[in-house]
Amino acid sequence: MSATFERVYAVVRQIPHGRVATYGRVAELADVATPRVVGFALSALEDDTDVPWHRVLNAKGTISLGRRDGAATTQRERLEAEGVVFDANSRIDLSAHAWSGPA
DNA sequence: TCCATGACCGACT
DNA sequence: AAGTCGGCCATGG
Repeated sequence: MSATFERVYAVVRQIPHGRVATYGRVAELADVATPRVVGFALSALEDDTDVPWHRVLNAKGTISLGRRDGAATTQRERLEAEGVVFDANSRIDLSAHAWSGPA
C-alpha cells in the first residue's frame, strides 16, 4: 500500500454518515495531485474494506461506476440506506449532501 | 526502464 | 452544448 493511497483512504473515512464528497474534493483534502489518483485508489479497494467509498461521487453528483458492473447499484443502495436522496436523473443534490471537509 | 491504462476534474473552443 | 486536452499517481508486462 502506498502513502498516497493511505491519504486518500484517510480522507474518505472522515466523510460523515449520510454525506457525500466529490473526487476533486477528496483529492484536494488528501493532498493528491489529481482526482485521477483518487479514482485509482478507490478502484484498488477490496470488498471487505472499512473505507466508505460509496460516499464519493464525481463532480456532477452522479455515480461514476456506470461501466463497472454491479458496483453502481451497490453504491446507490448504500447511499439511500444512509438517507441520501437521488433525483429523477439519478443525481444527488450536492448542495444538500455535499461534505465540505473537516470542520 | 518504458508504455499503456484507469471510479476524474476543470478550462477552453 | 459537447468534444478535446493537460494534469500526473500506481501497477503490470
